[in-house]
Amino acid sequence: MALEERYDPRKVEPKWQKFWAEKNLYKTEYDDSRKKFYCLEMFPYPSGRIHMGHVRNYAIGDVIARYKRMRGFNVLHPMGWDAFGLPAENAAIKHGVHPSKWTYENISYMKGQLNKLGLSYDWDREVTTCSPEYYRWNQWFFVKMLEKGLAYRKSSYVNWCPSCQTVLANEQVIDSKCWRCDSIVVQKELFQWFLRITRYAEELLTSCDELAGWPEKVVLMQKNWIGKSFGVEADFRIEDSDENIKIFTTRADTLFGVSFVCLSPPHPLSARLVEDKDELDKITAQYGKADEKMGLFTGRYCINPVNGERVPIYIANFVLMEYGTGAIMSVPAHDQRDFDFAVKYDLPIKQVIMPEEKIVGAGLVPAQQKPQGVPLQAAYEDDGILMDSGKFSGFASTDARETIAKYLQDKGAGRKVVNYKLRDWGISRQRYWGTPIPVIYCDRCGIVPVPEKDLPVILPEDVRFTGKGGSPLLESPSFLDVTCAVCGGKARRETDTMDTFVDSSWYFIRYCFDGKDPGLDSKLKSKSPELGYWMPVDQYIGGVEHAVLHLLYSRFFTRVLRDLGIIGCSEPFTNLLTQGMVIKDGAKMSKSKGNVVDPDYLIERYGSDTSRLFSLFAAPPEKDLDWSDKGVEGAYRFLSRVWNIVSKNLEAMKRVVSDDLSTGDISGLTEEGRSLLRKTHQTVKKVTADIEKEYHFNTAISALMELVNEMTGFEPRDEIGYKVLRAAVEKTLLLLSPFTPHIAEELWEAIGNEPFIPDRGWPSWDEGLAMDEEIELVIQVNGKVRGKLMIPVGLTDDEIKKLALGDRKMVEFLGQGVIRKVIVVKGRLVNVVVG
RNA sequence: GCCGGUGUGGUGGAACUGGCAGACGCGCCGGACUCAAAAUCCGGUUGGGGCAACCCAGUGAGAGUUCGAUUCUCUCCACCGGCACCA
Repeated sequence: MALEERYDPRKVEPKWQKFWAEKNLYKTEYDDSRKKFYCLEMFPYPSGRIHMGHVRNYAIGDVIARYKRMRGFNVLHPMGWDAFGLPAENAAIKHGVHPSKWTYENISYMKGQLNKLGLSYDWDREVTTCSPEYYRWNQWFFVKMLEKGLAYRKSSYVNWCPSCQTVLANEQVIDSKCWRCDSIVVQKELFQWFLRITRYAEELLTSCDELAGWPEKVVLMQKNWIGKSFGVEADFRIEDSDENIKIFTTRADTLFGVSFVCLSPPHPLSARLVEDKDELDKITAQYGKADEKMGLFTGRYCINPVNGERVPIYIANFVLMEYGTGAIMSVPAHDQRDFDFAVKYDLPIKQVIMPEEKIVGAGLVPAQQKPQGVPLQAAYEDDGILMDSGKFSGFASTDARETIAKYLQDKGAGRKVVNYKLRDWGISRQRYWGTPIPVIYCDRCGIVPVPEKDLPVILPEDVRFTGKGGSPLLESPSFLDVTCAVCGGKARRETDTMDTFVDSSWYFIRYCFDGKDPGLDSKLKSKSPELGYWMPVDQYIGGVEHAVLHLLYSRFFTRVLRDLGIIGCSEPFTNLLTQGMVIKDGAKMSKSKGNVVDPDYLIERYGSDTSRLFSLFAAPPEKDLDWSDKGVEGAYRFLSRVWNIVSKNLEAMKRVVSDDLSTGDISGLTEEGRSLLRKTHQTVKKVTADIEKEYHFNTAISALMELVNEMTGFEPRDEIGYKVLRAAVEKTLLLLSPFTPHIAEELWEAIGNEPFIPDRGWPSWDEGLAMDEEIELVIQVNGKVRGKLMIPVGLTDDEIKKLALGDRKMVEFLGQGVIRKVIVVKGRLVNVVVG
């Protein structure tokens, strides 16, 4: 086969893409006699076109998938579309295109882009979350969760994005702003569907420790998000009443310093205790606003259970209803927030903890001899020694927390409790383009789940997108009016749709089935061999922005499906790689910054092999990648050099085979030949190690560049010389193939091999051939390099020592003093300590 | 504020378990080819000193441990990320 003289990816790449697609070479079959490897990249939202972040993400995943395949694994490497979401609906409002049309057109275009990148997906498993075949399972899981009490409806204050006209989950509010559109989020009271993720809070937290293959940073973020804290629930009896205010505190040791109690505005007692409803409304309007602390005195008092003190009850805008009991005790001396509040409303500040240093410095000071007359300038929030705390004075904070908790418990006025920051996951969205929540409301029967036989509840097509007046589903009678599944009477359908994070919480499970499998229906409802085989995902790759959101929801969903008896594992992702952002000119690529690089342009100009190679070479995957147009040219230059070596030596190489080189007979080789052969084996070893060790592709590629540099300078003079060259070229192409599959395939074929490299297996190296014949010994005197010496490998420490001390240059240095010590590091250096 | 991370040439980044700092790429400088340029190829490239062999300094700053520290410990500085009335 002839080879073009110049490397032209525009001719090479389409040829191989066509070859792979026509033979469906990346199709994966379930085969439990083989070792499996499930390699998954986060699927994209079909926004219209892919961006460089996708190129990087998918290039990383493709290298891993191809590498594992060459290592003999049965690799599952699927792709799909996170296809529900607001942009489609906004496009409908703005341009009058139906969200479905807009979405499917985008998918079609983006699929073409992914294929142009030469990614090794099994498209038969493609998942599109907006198709009824997919979202019917969201609905089925929802109904199951309803049965198990894991889905429920309640009225609560929720995060409302005025621009998106919908609620947001806590995880979707970033800095008080909407994660999608950056609008300021407000609090609004609404009836909402929730998934009881808190039921799994403890398990999600403790099994964090099993996530050994995740970046520690992400595990830590999950732990912090779940936010477990130990504390005490204490009862403050309301004066002239039988009722108690239950407060939650982690600082039972400060109970004697309580000077007031605060209720959250939505707390049920707030409305009962406050007489002036206008004032209560005012403070309720300020609920959740971070800027200023505001309070309202109820005129009522309650009794501190530890000392019987009478303390005023306030309503305070900063007290959260959703955490703890919705009521707090306020200790201004030891909590800065309470301190600020006390100063503002002129409430007493009573110090009950003193810093430990005072006591250490002056011996044990009785609590009565407290420091006098120095008012606190700020709250003292650290632990210390209790003072003015009755019989607990003199206790250390840590001990006092235990002892006081026990005291309250014995009195029946409190108990030890555990609290989590994690809240239940609100999934209702007041938008059209999402999974309909499969529930109907009947005047007689109340909330009725849609029976399984009526699933899926399909999104109606006959809707209008005006952008006003809430969800278009509210205006669709064909959707809205139903008969009750229980009594047959008139009923109304739920018009809220599900958060799209529901879709992505289990898509990795759906991939485990061949898209055309007719038995799918029963397989998703009970334990199937496919799920047992493929799950969990061995390697998951995506952006760190989902550290809590998607990754936490997926961990939750996997457990729910486990408890439904569908899946055997609890953790969905064994190993997680969070890739860095793509940066250009010091900022994340974005339209507004005008620093975007268009993948289409890049592929057209340099080819996808070059695009992939650069994004893998410029930085290790977990770090941010600094885009450089010059760097891309460098990658292209490198591939051209590989091409040129092959095209220059094509005919001579085709006449030889390289097989017998590894048997050890290298006596006929020149010095250069031996060197190249050694470098070849060293490179196979190095590239393998770099991929295995945390997927450091950048150093793997640099090793390949070194090998190619040596090949460029090598001039074979005889048959055995060409054998060496051919061996070097073949190994290079095999090693290169996960990174740049098209050019590898083209050159592989050109030198006379059968195409489809992935089936050839990963190359091996010969430890003997990889070994250096001699090494450079570094000679140090007192830790400074003073000389270098070439020595043969395999010498003993004593021999090395003798050689080093006998070196001509050493003699001068050693004249200066007495040798105190000689340290020999095998194969590296000798350090002579002279004093 | 709390938690976590990072800091290495002009630049992106290398450096196994504490053992030659700066691999590889980019840029720059010099050379070859060319009427010339582009492309390509070859050589050089941490800073300072020296004709040179070499010498000195050097991984954000300062200390410490060690024969030896980019790597381990402590303090500080700068930047980045997460959380933030979570009681």
